[in-house]
Amino acid sequence: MFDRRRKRVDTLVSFLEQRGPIHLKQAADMLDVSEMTVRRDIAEAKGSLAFYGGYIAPVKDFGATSYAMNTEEDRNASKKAAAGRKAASLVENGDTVFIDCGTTTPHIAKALPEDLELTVVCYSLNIANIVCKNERWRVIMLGGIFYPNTQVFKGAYSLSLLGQVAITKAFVSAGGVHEKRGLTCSNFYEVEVKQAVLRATDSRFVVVDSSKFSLVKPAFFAPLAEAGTIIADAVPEDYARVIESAGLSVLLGAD
Amino acid sequence: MFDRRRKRVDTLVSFLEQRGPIHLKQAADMLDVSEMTVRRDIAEAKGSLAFYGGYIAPVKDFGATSYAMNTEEDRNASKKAAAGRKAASLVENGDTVFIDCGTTTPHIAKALPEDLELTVVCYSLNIANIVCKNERWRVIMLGGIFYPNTQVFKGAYSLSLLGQVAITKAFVSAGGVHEKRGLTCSNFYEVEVKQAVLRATDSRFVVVDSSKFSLVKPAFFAPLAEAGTIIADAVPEDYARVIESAGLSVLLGAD
DNA sequence: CATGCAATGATAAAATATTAACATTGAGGA
DNA sequence: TCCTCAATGTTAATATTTTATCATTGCATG
Repeated sequence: MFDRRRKRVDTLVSFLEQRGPIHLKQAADMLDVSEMTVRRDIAEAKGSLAFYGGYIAPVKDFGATSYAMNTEEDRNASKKAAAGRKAASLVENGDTVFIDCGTTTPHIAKALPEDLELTVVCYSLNIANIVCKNERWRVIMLGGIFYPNTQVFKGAYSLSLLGQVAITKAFVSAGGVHEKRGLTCSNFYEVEVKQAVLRATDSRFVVVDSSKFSLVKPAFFAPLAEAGTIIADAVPEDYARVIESAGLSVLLGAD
Repeated sequence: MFDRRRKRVDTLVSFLEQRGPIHLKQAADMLDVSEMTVRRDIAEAKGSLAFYGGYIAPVKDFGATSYAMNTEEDRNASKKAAAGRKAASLVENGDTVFIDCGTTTPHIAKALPEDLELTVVCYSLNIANIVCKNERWRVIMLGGIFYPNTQVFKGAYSLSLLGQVAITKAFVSAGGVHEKRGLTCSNFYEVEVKQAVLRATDSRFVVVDSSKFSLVKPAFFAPLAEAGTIIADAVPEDYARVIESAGLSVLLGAD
C-alpha cells in the first residue's frame, strides 16, 4: 500500500485551504520530505493544487481567466473605494449597520474601523466574507436562496428578521440615481430587501460612485426624496442642484 | 498630476480581489504598461499586493504564518476526505442535500459531483463558499448570527425554513460517537439545527472520521439509534459490534 | 533473503523571474 | 522654447524556480 502521497496531498490541501499558500520549502519541511517529492505530490493532485513561483496554492485561488479589465467595477474601483471610505468613516462605536450588496459596498466593509464594537447586518456572501474576519464584530446574515451573479441570499422569511434588529445606520447601494426616476437597481430581487431596510431605519445612506448620477436601471426601489444622505466620490455640477432641491444632503469622499 | 500609479493600483487590487491572481504579463497587457511598471506599482502599493513567481496576488492570499501542521483538522485530513468522498458519492441527481458544519463536511461539499442538478442547504460560511462556485446548484443558506469559531450562522427564525425545504439527504457531522452517550458535538448552538434537520428527513447520514468513535463531547444531540447510516473512513474493531447492535448500517470510504 | 518496483532524494541543465542600471518620454515651470 | 524630473521602457546581469535524469531507499512478494 503505497499511498503516502495521497495522504500528504490531502493534508496539504486541507492546510492550504485553511491557512493560505506557503512556500515549497515550508511544505517540504512540514511534511518531512524533499521539495522534489512535494512537487511530485502536487503533480499527481492534478487540479486541486498548483505552484506559482515556488509557492503552493489551491488552484481555485488562481482562477482569473478573463483578460479584460473592462467591467464597471474595475473602471470605477478608485471612485467606489473613495465613497466606501467616506461611508465607513461615519460608523461609530456600538452601531448596528446594514451593508447592502453591490460592487461599492464591499469597499465600505473593508474600510470599517477595526477597533469598534459593531453589529453588521448583510445578505451577501461577499460582505459576509469580509466582515467575518473581524472577531469583535457581531455579524448577522439574512439567509435564503443564493443568486450567483450578485452573490446575494434572499428569502421572504429573512425579511422578518429585519424587524427584530435595530439598525442604526443603513448603507444602501443603487445602480442609478435619477431626478425623476429616483433610486433604481439592476435586479428585482434586491428591491424587497432594500425597501425593507429603508423602512427599518431613519439613518439612511445611499452609497454610489459618481458614474451613477442620472442613470436609470430596471428595478425601482425608492423615490429620490427618501435617499436620506447620498455618499459619493463626487457629484456632477448639474446634479448638485437636483439633490439640493430634493432636500438631500451629500457627503463626498476624497478620490 | 502624477498619480496614474495610484489609480492603476486601485484597479489592480479590485480586479485581483474579484477574479484572483493573474500573471504579470496579463496585468501589464491589461493596464497597457510594461511589466517593469507593474512591478513598481506593486512595490509602491506596500502591503496590499505582492508577487509570487510572476503572479500578482492580494497579500491576504498569502497569509500562512503558522509552520506547524498539527491541528486535528490537518492530522485527520485524509480520513475526513475519505469519509467526505464516500458521502458525496451517495448524492443523486435532483437531490436536496443538507450539509452540516464542521471540519469533515467541507470534504463532502468539495466532492459533490459537479454535473448533477442539486439543491444544497447549509448554514455555515465554509460550505456556502464552496458550493456557491457551482452555478448549476441551488444554494439555500440558513441565516442568523455568526459564530466565528465554527463559521456558522444560527438563528431561531432560520429553523422554520427547514420546514419548507424537502431534504432528501442530510449529512450531519458529530464530534463524538459513543455507545451510551450517543451523538455529541462541541458547541451547544449547533444542537438545535442538527436536531431540526434529523427531524426533517428520513435519509440521515452521520459523517465522521474514525477518530470520533468512543469519544464524547459536551453537547448531546441524538441517541446512537437515530444516526441512520454512519459514514466513516474506517471503524475500530470493537465498535463494529456496537454499531451493528444499535441497528445501524455503516459505509466506509477508502482512505 | 533476494528481487522488483514504487517512492524518494540529489544533482545539473534549462527556463523564468527579479533586480539594477541606464535610456527615453512627456508634463509643468522658468 | 527649453529645462527638469518623475514616470516609464529596455536591456543585461543575477537569482530563483522548474524540469529532467539518475542514484538510492525500503517495502512487498515470492
